[in-house]
Amino acid sequence: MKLQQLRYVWEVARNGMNVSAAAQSLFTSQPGISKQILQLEEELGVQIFVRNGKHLSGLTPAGQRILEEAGAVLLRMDNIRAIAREFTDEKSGSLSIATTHTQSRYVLPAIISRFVSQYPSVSLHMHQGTPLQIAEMAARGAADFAIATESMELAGDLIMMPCYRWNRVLLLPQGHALLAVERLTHADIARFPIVTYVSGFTGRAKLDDAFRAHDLVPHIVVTAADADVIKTYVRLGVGIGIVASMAWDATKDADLVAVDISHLFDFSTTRIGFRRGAVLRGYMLDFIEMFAPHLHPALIRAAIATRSQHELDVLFAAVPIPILR
Amino acid sequence: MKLQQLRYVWEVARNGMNVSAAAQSLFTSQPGISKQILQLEEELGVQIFVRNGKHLSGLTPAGQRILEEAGAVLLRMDNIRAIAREFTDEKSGSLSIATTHTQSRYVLPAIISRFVSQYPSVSLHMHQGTPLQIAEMAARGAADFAIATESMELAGDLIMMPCYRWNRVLLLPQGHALLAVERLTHADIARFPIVTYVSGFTGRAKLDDAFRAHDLVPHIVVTAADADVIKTYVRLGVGIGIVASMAWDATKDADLVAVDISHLFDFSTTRIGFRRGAVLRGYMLDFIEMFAPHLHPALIRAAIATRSQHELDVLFAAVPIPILR
DNA sequence: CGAAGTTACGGATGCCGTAATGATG
DNA sequence: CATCATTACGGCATCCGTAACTTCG
Repeated sequence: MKLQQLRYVWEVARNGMNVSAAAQSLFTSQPGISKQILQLEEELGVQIFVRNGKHLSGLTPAGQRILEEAGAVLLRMDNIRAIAREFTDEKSGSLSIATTHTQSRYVLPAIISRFVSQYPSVSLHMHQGTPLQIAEMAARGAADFAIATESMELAGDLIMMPCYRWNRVLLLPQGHALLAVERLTHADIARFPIVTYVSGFTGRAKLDDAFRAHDLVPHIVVTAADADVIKTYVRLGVGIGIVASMAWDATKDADLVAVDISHLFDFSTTRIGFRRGAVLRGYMLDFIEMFAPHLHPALIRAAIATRSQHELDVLFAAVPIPILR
Repeated sequence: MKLQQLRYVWEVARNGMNVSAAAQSLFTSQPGISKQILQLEEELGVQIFVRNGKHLSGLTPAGQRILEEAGAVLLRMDNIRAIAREFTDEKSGSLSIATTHTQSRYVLPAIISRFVSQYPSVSLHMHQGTPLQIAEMAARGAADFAIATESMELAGDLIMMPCYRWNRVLLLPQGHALLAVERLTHADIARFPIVTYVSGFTGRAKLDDAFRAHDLVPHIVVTAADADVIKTYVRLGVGIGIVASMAWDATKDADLVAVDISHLFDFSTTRIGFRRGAVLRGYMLDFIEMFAPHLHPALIRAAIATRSQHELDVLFAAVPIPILR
């Protein structure tokens, strides 16, 4: 049983049981993978993949369990490498962050610039994606961190830690009728066409919840995955915008008026997460602390020590989470 | 980075940083190990072992952390093999039990005989040792199970499950003066020379505690690791014996009188334990259930799912533990 | 000087990539 | 017929064991 074989099995499974695709993503030949997998199956005396003639179509029950263990092995191997680098080049390495547009455009730039000046030898990789893609990248180790607001619950083997809470602003063109209203209500807003996030992004769920709770059906005319697109349509006069407060820039967006509407919606919490069991480099701890100063290393270690989602919740129930803006 | 290298590092560390000993225990040459370890250290760019000239004298901090991860990798590799065998030969494999004299002599024979008749193709290995040795064997994977009564707390990465509770009997020669006493007290017993277990074995601690709680200093004249030796000295008239109740056999020990003294001492709990994270074969679950019928597979799975000693304690707080005899 | 670890070297295993073959839909 | 997995085969790395060397107590 060799490590390569486990890596091959893992990668084939990751690529939907496609050996050719796995070969490409590992920069090796397809027969090589095929052979090693056959060899492993022979050594173990067990089929890992279900074969339809010559096509791999799924995992056997044994294969599923073996795959889990193989994943654990590969994670540990990465950990060994990370530990070694930590003791040689404590200031260099790579940091790969998977996140959404909102974070990478509005929140992270300030943090990243501090980070790169402190760790010039760390090569940084930012991956943008949907919250689901983000969680998945972190879970399989393709990214060190996932940063997002929504749908992180599904990721059972991620440790997600709350970073900050935020709410929404209403974006209005200059002179809009709603500017005359003293204290906005859900009903006021629902009277106008709305431009906001697509569902699954940037706290969209809580927005829908609030209207539903007031028996209102908002008229949402345009949805986008990012605030830049939303602003564009607001500027075109298509509707009024609802975006995360951190997406409004007082100088760059001076042609629009932002009205705080945090009294109308529940606060959303943005979280940072990493794979349970993964070793965090020193600069990774530092990055987290730059991003969320209340997450000091001792607290992160406590979070790592938790063994279930429940314990994690209990731990952070006692920690006050800052509000952004 | 190769698996062999991790295995070599692990085995060298296990053998007190002795490469030659590790080579012997792995049935390979010493230069081979030396070279692979050097190679691994070079690849990682980190010293794993501290060297005094040409002698290995300890682990570097990096080495300690790498060793932990290496242990996890090796465990997972074993798990993969176990899973594979489970799906091919569900009835064959090996079962290695580390336990104390008391268990292997008095309690296990009945269980083992049922087990071997049900699983004739499972090769059974019994290792006898002190409770400490036993825990250590299970913790490093040299034994599948540890079964013992004492000092299992130190083994943080073992899952220990309570099997049964038991107490002590007083072994007296025929016609001994104490036979006339209606309901024995600690003081009655402390008046005579005592033959019992050495400390660290078979609930000896609770015995000492009980006397201490009554401000008595028992006169212990002979201590032994097993009841057979204790009985021998009782027969010689050296003193009165205190042994676990399951160590008294009504027919074989008919020349001695056993008096129940469970009202004088706290019950001790015998536990079975295995390495956290290890995969249990089907026959292993069966073995546990034969030994402790209340530990049915669902409960064992629940125990495996716990992630801390505390959770484990909570789980079993709700389970009634049978009393033996 | 003995025990223990590292370096040197030759033989054999086995991994990988290219090319050809066999299945599948 | 196109895609995909397996078989065949040759070059090359590398792993292992024996032997010689070095270093420490």
